[in-house]
Amino acid sequence: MNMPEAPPLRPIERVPLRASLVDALRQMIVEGSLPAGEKINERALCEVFGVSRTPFREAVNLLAAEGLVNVTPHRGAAVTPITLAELEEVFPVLGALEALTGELAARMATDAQIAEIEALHREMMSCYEARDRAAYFQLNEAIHGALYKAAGNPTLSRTALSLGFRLRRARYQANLTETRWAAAMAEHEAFTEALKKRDAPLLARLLREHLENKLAAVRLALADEA
Amino acid sequence: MNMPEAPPLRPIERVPLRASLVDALRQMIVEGSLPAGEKINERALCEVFGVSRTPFREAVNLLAAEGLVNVTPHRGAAVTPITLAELEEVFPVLGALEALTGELAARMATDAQIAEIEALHREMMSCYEARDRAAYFQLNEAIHGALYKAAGNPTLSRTALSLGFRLRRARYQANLTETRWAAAMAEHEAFTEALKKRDAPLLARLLREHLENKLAAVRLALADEA
DNA sequence: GCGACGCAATTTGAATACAAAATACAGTTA
DNA sequence: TAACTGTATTTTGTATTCAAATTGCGTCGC
Repeated sequence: MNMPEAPPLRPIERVPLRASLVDALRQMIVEGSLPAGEKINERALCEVFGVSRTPFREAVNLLAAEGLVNVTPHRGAAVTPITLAELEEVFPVLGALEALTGELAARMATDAQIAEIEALHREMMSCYEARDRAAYFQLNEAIHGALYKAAGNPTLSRTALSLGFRLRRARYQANLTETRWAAAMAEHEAFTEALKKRDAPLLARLLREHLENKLAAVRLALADEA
Repeated sequence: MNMPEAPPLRPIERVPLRASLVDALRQMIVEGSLPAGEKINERALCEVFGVSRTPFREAVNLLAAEGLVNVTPHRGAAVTPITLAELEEVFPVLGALEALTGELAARMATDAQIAEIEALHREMMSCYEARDRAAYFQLNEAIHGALYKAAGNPTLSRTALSLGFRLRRARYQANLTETRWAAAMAEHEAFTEALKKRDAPLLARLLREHLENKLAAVRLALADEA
C-alpha cells in the first residue's frame, strides 16, 4: 500500500437522506425559494426530491427545532414568517455568541488560522472591488465560519450557525446597498486587524457591532417594504 | 354560555407522540436511567413506550440535534457520554447566555415576576433548611425557568434550556455536597437580591458565576470518580 | 488454538400502508 | 341567497413492510 500521492484515507462519508434534506430545505428557505409564511407541501416536495415522506418529515422536524419552520399538529408545516420582532429577539442571543466567538478566537486561533482568515478577507475585498455579490456572500460566510472554527468550540459554532440562519434569510432578501456594503467591508477590515493583534475584547466588541449593523440594515430594508 | 367560573377557554392541547417521546427520553437521560454512553435500543424502547419506530426515531433525531445523543449512520444511537471536555465546551456558551438572561431579566421583568421569583426563592430556602433535595431541585429549576421567562426572549430560553440539559445531567449524577449546597443557596440569595434591585450588570455577573461554581462542583465530582 | 472468512440474524434506513384528522365542497334549509 | 350540515377528498400522524447494512457466530484453514 505504499503508493505515491496516497489519499488521506478517511472514512467514506455516508449522508442520511434526512441530513441532505435538511440542507436542501434550509438553503431554499434562506434563499427565499421557499418564501416566508409559505405552507410546506409534503407530497409535492417529496416528489421533487424523489424521497418518501419519512425522511422528509424528519428533516422538517429538525428545521422546526432550528426555528426555520413552524409545525402545527395536524395542520402541517409552514416556513416561519420573517418579522422584525423575531429578528430583534434573535439578535441579542446571537450577539452574545458572536462576542464570545471573538473572545475565544482571539485567544485560541492558531497562527495558520489567522493567516487563512486574512487571506479570505483579502480575497473578499477584491470581490467587493469587482462588485461580485455572489462571491462576496460566499466568502463572507466562509470568514464567519472560519472564525467559529478558530474559536475551537463546536457547541458554540453549531448554536451560532443555527441562530444565524434566521438572520441570514432576512439579510438575503434585503438587498445590500452600496453604503452598507462599504461599511461592512470597513468592519471586516477592523476585526481582521483585531484578530491579527489577538485583541480579544476588541474583537468581541467589533463582531457584536458588526452584527448590530447588519441588523440595522435589515431593519431599514424591512421598514422600506412597509 | 354565561356560566359561573367559566374556564379560560384555550385551545385544547394536542401533543404529537414525538414530543412526548422527546420529553420522556430527555428525562431518562438527564436522570441517568439511560446512562451516558448507553446504546439506545430502538425496538426495546418502542416496546416500552408502546409506540412504533417512526415517531421514536423522530424523537431520537431531535435529541441528537440537542446534543444529548449521538447517531451514527447504520449503527444506531447512543447517549452522549459525559466528558469533562464536553462540559468545558458547553460552559462558556451557556455562561454567555446566562449573563444575557440576567441582563435582560433585570431590565425587563415585571414587578410581579420579580415577586414570584422571590417567593420561589424563599420556598427553596425552606426546602434547603429541611434538606429536601427533590423539592429543592424542582424549585431550583423553576427559578431558573422563571428567570428565562422574565428575560422575555423565547429564543434565549429555548437555546439556554437546550444547552442546560447537557450540564444538568452531569450535575444530577454528581451528588450535592453540603458545602456546595450552602454556597449555592448564598449565590441564589445574592442574585435574587440583584434582581430585586434591577442591577443588570451585577445580575449578569452573578448568574454567570453561579454557573461557573456549579461547573466547578461537577468538575470535582468527576475528578473524584477517576 | 488462533485468526480469517462466510453466512445467518439483527438492526437500521427508507418506503409504503393504514388511521385519524382537517379541509373542501355540495346539498339542504331557512 | 346565505348559512349550516353532512360527506368526500386531502393531508397528516403513526404503523408496518421492505431493503440494505451491520453484527454475531460458526466453520474452515493454518
